[in-house]
Amino acid sequence: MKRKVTLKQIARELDVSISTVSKALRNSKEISEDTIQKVQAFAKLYNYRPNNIALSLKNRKTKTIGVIIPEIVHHFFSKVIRGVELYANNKGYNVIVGLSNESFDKEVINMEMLANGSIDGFILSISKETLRKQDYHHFNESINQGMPIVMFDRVVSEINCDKVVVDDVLGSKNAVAKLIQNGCKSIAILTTNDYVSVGKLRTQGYLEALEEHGILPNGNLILKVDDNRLSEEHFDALEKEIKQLFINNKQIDGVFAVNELYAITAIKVARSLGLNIPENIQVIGFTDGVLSKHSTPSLTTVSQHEQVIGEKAAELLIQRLEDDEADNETEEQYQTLVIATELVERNSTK
Amino acid sequence: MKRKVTLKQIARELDVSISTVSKALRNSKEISEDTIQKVQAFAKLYNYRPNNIALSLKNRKTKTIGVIIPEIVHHFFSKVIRGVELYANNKGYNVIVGLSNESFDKEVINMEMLANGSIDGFILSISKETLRKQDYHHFNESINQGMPIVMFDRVVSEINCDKVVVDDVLGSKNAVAKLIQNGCKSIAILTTNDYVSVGKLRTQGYLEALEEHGILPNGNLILKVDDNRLSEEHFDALEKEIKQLFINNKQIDGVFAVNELYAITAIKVARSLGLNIPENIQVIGFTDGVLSKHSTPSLTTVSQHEQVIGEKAAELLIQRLEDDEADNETEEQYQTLVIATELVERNSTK
DNA sequence: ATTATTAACGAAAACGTTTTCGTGTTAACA
DNA sequence: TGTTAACACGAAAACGTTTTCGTTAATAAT
Repeated sequence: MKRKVTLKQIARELDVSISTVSKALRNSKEISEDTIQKVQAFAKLYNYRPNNIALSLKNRKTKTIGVIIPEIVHHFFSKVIRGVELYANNKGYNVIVGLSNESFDKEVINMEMLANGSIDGFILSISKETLRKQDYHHFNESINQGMPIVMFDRVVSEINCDKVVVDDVLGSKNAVAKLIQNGCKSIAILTTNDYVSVGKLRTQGYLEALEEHGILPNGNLILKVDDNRLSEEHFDALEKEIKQLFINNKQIDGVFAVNELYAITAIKVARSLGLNIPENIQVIGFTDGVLSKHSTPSLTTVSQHEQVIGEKAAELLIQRLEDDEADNETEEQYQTLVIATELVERNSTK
Repeated sequence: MKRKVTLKQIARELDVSISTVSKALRNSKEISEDTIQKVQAFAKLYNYRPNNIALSLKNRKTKTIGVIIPEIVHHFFSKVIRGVELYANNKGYNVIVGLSNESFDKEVINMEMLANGSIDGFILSISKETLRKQDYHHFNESINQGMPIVMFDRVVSEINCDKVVVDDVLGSKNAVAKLIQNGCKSIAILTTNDYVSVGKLRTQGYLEALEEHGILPNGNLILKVDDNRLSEEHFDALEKEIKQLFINNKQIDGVFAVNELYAITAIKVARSLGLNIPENIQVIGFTDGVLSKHSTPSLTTVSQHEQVIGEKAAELLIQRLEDDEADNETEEQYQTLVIATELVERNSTK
């Protein structure tokens, strides 16, 4: 087991100084053609690669991006990561991943772990608990220490940083408009509690679409699912709530759900009640994931271009990092990029 | 924007030496109670945190694990990552993620990027292209340089390292046995090409189950799907192949698929042919992902305990890292952990 | 012959830590 | 008074780089 070879070892072996080796490897014209050949040959032979950690220390930057997300077993987030990876790798950056698991404490701990030199900047989406507590001090601290942040999807206006979001309002509005055009008269929405920014925005889009088409919103048709402990087990509760909704409101002929799972569940429940999709009820979801593609009937849904979100977030961050380097302290202007959504029509609508 | 404070700055400010500050912060008894108080107070005030990079350089270890997987937008892999994260974070390790995207070159490049000091060890699952080329030099190089590797799921016997796998053969065998017990007489298998180790093993389990129950295997019922470019677009081809299989073999009353997607697709195709699940055809898949849980009918499937795989892989790696540290060079024994599978019965079987 | 120029290289600092090994001061002891 | 021990601290090396600034010797110019 041969240890990794260093400049020092090459220097000793070739009986020159460390500086000479370093320069020779970078083809400095300070060094004679002869020595350059010798050094490079030796380096190749022993497969020399400069030590990243040493470089990071010297350059005071790590060429590494920290990504903090609430959950990785999730189509949306994993696809965003893929986008981040793609762009970052092309630019020579690595990606380190932290999971908050929707917990405030884990979010804070994870950020602290990474903030002490391990990375150059953050890309993150805020955990639900943090959104509920509205405690954002850790973000501000990071920013104040010169560690830039780019937020995506779940963002919050209190924090001054670059952001990448989806046009939730418009995406939802278009989806609901589509249902209306398709003849739906009584459209229910399955959404989350308001503190989840995207849930709130999508609900807003729903309301706007109704208003624009002269339909009076009906409070009974707005189901706000409590999604605290839902993700894994309390899935049954979801089914029951939706079932109740359908039973209490027999006139429902359209459903807009703010995520895939709610949409799929609505379909399942409707069927169990003897209703056909899309003949009796048309359904549109949000997020074009594996469920939407492969369910029967396949789901009409609002695609968010997750990978683009990731790429754009990485682009914003890296751009800022490399601008900072050239000490252009002038432009402290933060941008918010809005990624357009797209309605993917499948078989859950007419 | 205040830069991060360092030992040197504290030292200057308090008019003591760097060594004193360092020792005071670690409560060394070399330092007087007085100075300890002063230093710690100052450090707290300025929120001092030791620089990870400097520590990594000094200690020659990064407390970071590199994970290389073929694809992150994938239930199995993302769940494994979650397990790795969970265990690693508890042990004070970070996780850096690299995606090979099933490509040999990207796998090599990613590993090289990380191997030069950025991480202490690898956890990885081999890309399909690498499996096809059977070129494993990059793994061996890494190991020879003292960078340990733990492989999971897609492993290969040529490499000497710790491994975590699922009991693919037994899991499949049990699944197929279940179909037989449920009365299936003619069971088809939807599998991948043989170079994908897990596909091969699962096919083997299928054959063993048949043999054990005295059923002669029928080559026509073994569909090896070419999964090179399948993942995204060539999904149609899959449907056609399965359709042909059903049409040519009307006697089929059971299907075992080596992944979720094949299983779901089989159900979809069967239905389009007027066959009912599970009355006419019973289906079992592999991998208990979101599709299996939420499809209709929900899918009976072989669960792999992905998160456990991740945790165990992390455990093996970290254990080896910390053993190496205590230069117990003695035990160069590599282990292969086999994680038991579990048959999750749902509604696609009787 | 003296000075200026160039080529080729090395010493040292710096990045931020930790740790080993002094060193000076004071208190205790014979 | 002289010796020793304890105490509190600092200098310096080390981790592996890059880069600035000498320094030496040879060559060219005057």
